[in-house]
Amino acid sequence: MHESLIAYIRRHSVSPLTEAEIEMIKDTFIPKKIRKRQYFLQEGQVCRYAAFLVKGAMRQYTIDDKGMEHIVRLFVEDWWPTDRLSWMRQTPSEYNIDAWEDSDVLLLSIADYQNRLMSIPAIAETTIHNYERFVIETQKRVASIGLSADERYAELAKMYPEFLQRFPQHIIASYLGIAKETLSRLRGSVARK
Amino acid sequence: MHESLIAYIRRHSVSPLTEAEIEMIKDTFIPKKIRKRQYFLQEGQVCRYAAFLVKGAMRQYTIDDKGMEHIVRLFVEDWWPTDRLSWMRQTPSEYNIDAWEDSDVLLLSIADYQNRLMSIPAIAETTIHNYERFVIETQKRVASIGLSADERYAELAKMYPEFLQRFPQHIIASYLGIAKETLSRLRGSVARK
DNA sequence: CGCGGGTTTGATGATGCTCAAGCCCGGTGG
DNA sequence: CCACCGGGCTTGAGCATCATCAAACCCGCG
Repeated sequence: MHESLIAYIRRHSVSPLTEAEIEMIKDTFIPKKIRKRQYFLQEGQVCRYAAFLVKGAMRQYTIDDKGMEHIVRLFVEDWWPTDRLSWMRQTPSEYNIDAWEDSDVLLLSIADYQNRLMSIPAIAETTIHNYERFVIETQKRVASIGLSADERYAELAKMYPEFLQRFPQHIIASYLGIAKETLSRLRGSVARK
Repeated sequence: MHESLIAYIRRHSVSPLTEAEIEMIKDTFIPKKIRKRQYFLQEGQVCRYAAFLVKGAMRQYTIDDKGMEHIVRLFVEDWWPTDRLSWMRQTPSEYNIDAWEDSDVLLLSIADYQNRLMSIPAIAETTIHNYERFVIETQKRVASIGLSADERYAELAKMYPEFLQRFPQHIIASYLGIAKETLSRLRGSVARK
């Protein structure tokens, strides 16, 4: 379970991990299973833990006054399903996060991060990498505002093709901010070429 | 010139600044004037400096194949007009940043940040605050994808009313991802109530 | 077999874009 | 002092895109 986290850290840092550090990491991250449709975080709650997604697929979204879900982010293996703001400040979140597939995650509290892990060089480097990844993702997303439906779909297919495999179309549509019927037609016309 | 930066740091940190630290900060940030319409960063360039905006107004945008500008972010006093990714990694940027009003900025290279400032507690805390602010801004923005034009405008008017004062409507429209005529009509109908 | 979740297809209409014209206002130069 | 210009804002008409609503279909599963 922790192996894939260790591998992830190794991939995204240059400082080597000592045995003691690996033990520390294994002791600190708490394994947990989240079943399909089960909440990891609900609007109004504080995001007590950052999660590393070992296996599964999850989604972050808001619900509007008409009860419609608006997907904000999607997560598969090696992503961090977390409301970063709520986690860092321990303030109530505006978002819901739940599992779309049965998922295995590793949990990390902000206190444990700061007191036990932050000082490990490889962890600090990985944190920076996570931050950069978040910036890339959201900047791209913001830049896509004002593009047409098909352009946004093409963007997503290029950047995160794995999402198209793992999530049903109505979720992808919500992520893109278009109606599921529009996405269906759009895919039809793309396939026709 | 540096006073407003010092004040900004004080406002967003808890650790006090020593005299020596203040001197260090003043020595490190390089003042620069940027005239209206002048580029601070162009697509393809590396963002060598992070900028603290002391006075003025700036914008970050992409240009599509039809030559249209798509505003990604806007900046006024106390914001940091910077392509964070390009700055952190020293890789070519995909964005343009230029001044919309004549502006005064304070420049900071990543090397100076890491070697001279990062270890100052108040600076480290301010960095975290900047990061949180960025997360708030972009998450809100992403969540607004899929809202209608008037809802997006209302969001912006609530979150950053100062932008509406400082930038002309066609820029606000581009920021929102709608046509300037649509924004004009929308404002008309809002005012009518 | 029937059910539920997901996808497709079609018809209709709203939303918002494009193009074009006119207006307002401040600045510049004759 | 006035004419003109440019940038920004408004307004209108026509049209494209996309949302909505509704029905049918598909398929895995109890």
